[in-house]
Amino acid sequence: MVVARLPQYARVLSQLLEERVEVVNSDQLGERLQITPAQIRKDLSYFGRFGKQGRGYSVRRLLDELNQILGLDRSWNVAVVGVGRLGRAVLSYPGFAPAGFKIVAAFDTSAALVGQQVGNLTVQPMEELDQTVSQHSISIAIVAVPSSQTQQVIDRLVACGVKAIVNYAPTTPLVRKGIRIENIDPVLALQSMTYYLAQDRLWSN
Amino acid sequence: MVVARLPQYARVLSQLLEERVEVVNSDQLGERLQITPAQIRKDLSYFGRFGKQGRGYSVRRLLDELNQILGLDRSWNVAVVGVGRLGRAVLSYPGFAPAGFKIVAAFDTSAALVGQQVGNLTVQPMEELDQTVSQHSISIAIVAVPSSQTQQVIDRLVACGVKAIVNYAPTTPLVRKGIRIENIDPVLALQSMTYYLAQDRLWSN
DNA sequence: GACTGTGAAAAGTTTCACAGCT
DNA sequence: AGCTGTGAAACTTTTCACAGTC
Repeated sequence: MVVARLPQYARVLSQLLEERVEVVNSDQLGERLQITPAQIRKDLSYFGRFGKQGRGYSVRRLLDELNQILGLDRSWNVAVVGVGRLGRAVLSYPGFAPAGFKIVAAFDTSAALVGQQVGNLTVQPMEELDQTVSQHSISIAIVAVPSSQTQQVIDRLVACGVKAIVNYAPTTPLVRKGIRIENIDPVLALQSMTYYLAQDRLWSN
Repeated sequence: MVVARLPQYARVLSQLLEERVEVVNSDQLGERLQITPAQIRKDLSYFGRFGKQGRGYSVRRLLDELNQILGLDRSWNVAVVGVGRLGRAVLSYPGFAPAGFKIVAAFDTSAALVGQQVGNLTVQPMEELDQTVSQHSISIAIVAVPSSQTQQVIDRLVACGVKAIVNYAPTTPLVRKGIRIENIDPVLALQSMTYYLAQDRLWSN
């Protein structure tokens, strides 16, 4: 079972809920997400039997179940480290809060930035990391610092007890087992696509 | 063979080249990328025999080969559609140009933004899309428009001959076979991680 | 001696196809 | 009749382990 698909299901179900749709079947979900219905049924059956044969799935019920499975039935405090161009874009991205991710602290190493107000947060020095992480029970951090600093910043975060990290630098940091890390790099995404563009490889999907 | 790993190899090799390292073996590459050496050898062997038994891989040679395989031995013109907060962040991201991705045009539907100068580009109206795409041989676009507009914008791009799209909206657009699309959604990334954080699932890596 | 390249085995993922419930 | 849930089959990806080359 591939975890990355579950949040997609949850997202579509949220949309359906807003559209006042009460019941959905695996064909309809599959069409919206470009995933085969069999795949969807298999994924869901891994966690339980949420559907009704002959009918489909209750949108509300399935969404609740998925939110519970994904740990989205609560809100998560998040710290952002690095308040440069990218960090600011992250801080001002309006998509996190509605999904239950509250950015409660922003850090930077640069003395010039510390103390500055960014949105409704004051940029804190790295020295305050440990304290703030404890205080707000932060287990997720978003790192948007230059590649050269990424590894040390992440080591610092892990030492403070952060368990999951989204890294925006074009580098692959090393973390000990048990720490989740997701690297988001638009250049890598583009470079995978040029593979298909390069030499008549478009037919392959 | 998983294409997404190849750009990672290319990236590390570029770094090694800068570090004046001339030869590298699969163990060393694997350590940097947290990928097993066997995996790396298997991936590379899919395209040819680039290594020397008993020695390893010539950094320069392997990088050249990978760049060729990935279509990175040339530069690509890219259009950005959507010049809101996110689009501006994309336009000002300094990582694209050095990787050979030149952003040569910016579009927006909003009349208020059209004509504005953003960086060294003038925001163009969607009407000019077809012409500009042809003129600059654009086959890659980055889409940063609201979810509600994403599908129609992408349909428009595909109609103009764009073959690869990076989408930043939290939605799954439908594209016909043969069109490459990558969705970048930090919220989905976070939501996959909370799955592991949620109920003592940290042991699983 | 040290490493690659690669068949073969193992593990993981997706699809098929249908029994069985509503 | 219309759908889910699920074993079994098919396919894909990863790991193993070692022959072969430098």
